[in-house]
Amino acid sequence: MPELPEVETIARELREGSEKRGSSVLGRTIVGALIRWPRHLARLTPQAFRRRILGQRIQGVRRRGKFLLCDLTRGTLLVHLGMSGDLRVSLPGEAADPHDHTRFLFEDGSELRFNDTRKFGRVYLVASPEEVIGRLGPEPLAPRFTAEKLGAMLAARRRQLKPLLLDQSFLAGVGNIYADEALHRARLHPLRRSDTLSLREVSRLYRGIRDALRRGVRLNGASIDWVYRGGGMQAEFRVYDREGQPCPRCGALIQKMLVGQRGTHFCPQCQRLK
DNA sequence: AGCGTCACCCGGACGC
DNA sequence: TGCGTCCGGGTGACGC
Repeated sequence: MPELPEVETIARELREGSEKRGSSVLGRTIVGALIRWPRHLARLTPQAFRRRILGQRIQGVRRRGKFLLCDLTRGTLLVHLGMSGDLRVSLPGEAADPHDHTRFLFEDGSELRFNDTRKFGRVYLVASPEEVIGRLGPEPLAPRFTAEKLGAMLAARRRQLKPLLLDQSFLAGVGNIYADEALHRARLHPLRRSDTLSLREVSRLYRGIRDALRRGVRLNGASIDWVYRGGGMQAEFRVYDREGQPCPRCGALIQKMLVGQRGTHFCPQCQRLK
């Protein structure tokens, strides 16, 4: 279930290195690519992909929304982790996992491996990252993203809050978990129409989104991955996956409903629909 | 523009 | 125990 916090964590580890993941990938040159699941590659055949990535050097690692970007000598490699995806740096000679579907080989025998059990992830190799991330909404954690800006964006739409928060062209990086957690923090009902919020409510939503995401980043995400991350956020869910359990704020029992085909968790007491 | 629906996947949970 | 079925995550394509 990688959302913004997880991608941020992985980007940081690939950039700076870590004990668990091995060293940084910065400055390394890709000398080969093993592709075991061609559909992982968006728009390119494995042959074309391999030809274009060979000899390229990784000059930077960034995150934008739920995409992880590797700036190459020419062009950009973008990875979307889907829900079960993970990127790991292997040691020379280290055996590959059955779910390592795409592997990038470095000169020294180590590899950058895209592990994706459920095969929802995608890999893009493009001349300009805008081809992939061009339509994403603003970064909710960026300093320039203000409550005023959010208020204007909400007022310009007439959608239910929950589906709107999940819309990556509205806001980048928020997925199902953090949408529910943000709305609970803001005490707003998931079905509330976006253009009916008061200034005070906009301000609560702004803080709710930012607080939930920041907390996730600090705790290394919400993924249930006991080998690599064991993201601490899962232990702090206030509503997500807590149907029938007490709301930490008021004690009422958390309810679950379907909104746009997505499981949606909320407190019927704190998050009233007027 | 917005909404609903479906397909893509598979590990794990559930029911019988 | 073994089998079948359903679920959930994010996105993109589709039709209305």
